[in-house]
Amino acid sequence: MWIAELSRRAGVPVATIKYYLREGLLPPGEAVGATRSRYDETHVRRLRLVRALVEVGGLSLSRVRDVLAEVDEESRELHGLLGAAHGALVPEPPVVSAESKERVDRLIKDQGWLVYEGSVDRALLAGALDALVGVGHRLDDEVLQAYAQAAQQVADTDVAHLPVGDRSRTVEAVVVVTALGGPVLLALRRLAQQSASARRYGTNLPS
Amino acid sequence: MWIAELSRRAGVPVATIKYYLREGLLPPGEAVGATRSRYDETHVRRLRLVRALVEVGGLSLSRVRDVLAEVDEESRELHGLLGAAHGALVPEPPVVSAESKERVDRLIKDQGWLVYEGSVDRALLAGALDALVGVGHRLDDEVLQAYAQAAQQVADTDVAHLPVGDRSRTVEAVVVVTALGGPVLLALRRLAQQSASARRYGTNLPS
DNA sequence: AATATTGGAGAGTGATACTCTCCAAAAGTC
DNA sequence: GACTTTTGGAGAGTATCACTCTCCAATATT
Repeated sequence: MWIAELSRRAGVPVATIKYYLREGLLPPGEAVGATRSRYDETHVRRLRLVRALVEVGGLSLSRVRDVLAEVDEESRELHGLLGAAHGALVPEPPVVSAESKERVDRLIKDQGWLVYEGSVDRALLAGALDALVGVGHRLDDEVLQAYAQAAQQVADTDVAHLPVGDRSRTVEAVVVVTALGGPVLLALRRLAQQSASARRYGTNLPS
Repeated sequence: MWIAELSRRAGVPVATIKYYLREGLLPPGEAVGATRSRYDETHVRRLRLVRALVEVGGLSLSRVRDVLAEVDEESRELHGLLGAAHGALVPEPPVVSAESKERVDRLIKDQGWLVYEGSVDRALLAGALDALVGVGHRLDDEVLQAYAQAAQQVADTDVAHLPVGDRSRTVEAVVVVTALGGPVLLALRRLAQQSASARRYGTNLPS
């Protein structure tokens, strides 16, 4: 298919596709003469993935580029794949307090989790806990543990449903489920909060 | 305290404080003469809240402005407060498919949740589910229900630990816990995913 | 022959979030 | 009381991001 059809199929303007090609977010089509290239289904898929990561997952284009590089990396084994994909998905870790760092280490130990010592998520979690303390709303251990247990249930389900076999399918699934499953989980949490609040304090329904 | 001390206490440059004052993200200090205003602890708190919502919560300044308006709204009762705070926190809802909309409605019904029909989170959730389908990774019902149950555990804990009494403290807590608790939950989920993957496919630890 | 589309590259745009410069008034310092 | 510093206020400038537009010559299509 030509670029115009790719544009229609993926719902992305031609100018934007050209921009993504320039930025290396979409591999070039098969060149057919000097001013013509042919695109295929993989381009449609890739384009939809980029748009979903940006619009729903809230990733920046440079984060998306890192993530795609991870998806396209052929030589990665299942072992360590998830950490690498996460590394591409998340932002730079902040500087954190020793207290929060220890609290995170203790939580991971208490939960019996097997986590690489240098995982950026340790720092990201500690940074978020620091921010909570900074605004005077420290999460107490009881709450934090409830979060950890809920997180583990979700994560176990995620990992259990990961497709195995085709390596690149697996990385893509990791990326998609982590990046787009996040908004799903947070929306569900807000809905459940509204419900819990309605039960406790009134119907919450418009009069 | 003068603006310089406020800047030191909150860790925000004077130029940025002036910008926030102009943009209405920070209430003006008490004017003392034509070129002098006095600031207090409430300004330090507010500034830290703004920075935390932006840096950790990932909110835009205009979203932060809406959230603060909600925090400062005196005339809101506990009933409906949470929905209003959520409305200020989340982005514009997308256009969604009928399938996903029905799926969300069914899930809410099955969970026995009490949610206002017009909650933006219904549309946001449906939009995220549509995005998953669009990239070929539909979440099956089993997974979605596991997410919903985990979300409910977290939400119940959240609501149970909300401070009651001072109304404005309560809204602030809703905002802080929702906006900053999100990153906490997502970081925990990634850590738990890493752990689950390590157990299943290898140690995931560096050799 | 006339019209339309393409790849490629560069320039332009609009939003966001600051950051810098300037000013005159006031406050603190010696 | 002269001098330096700080302040509030407003405007202009800057950096980044994610496009979007314009132009071109080479092809395709009609």
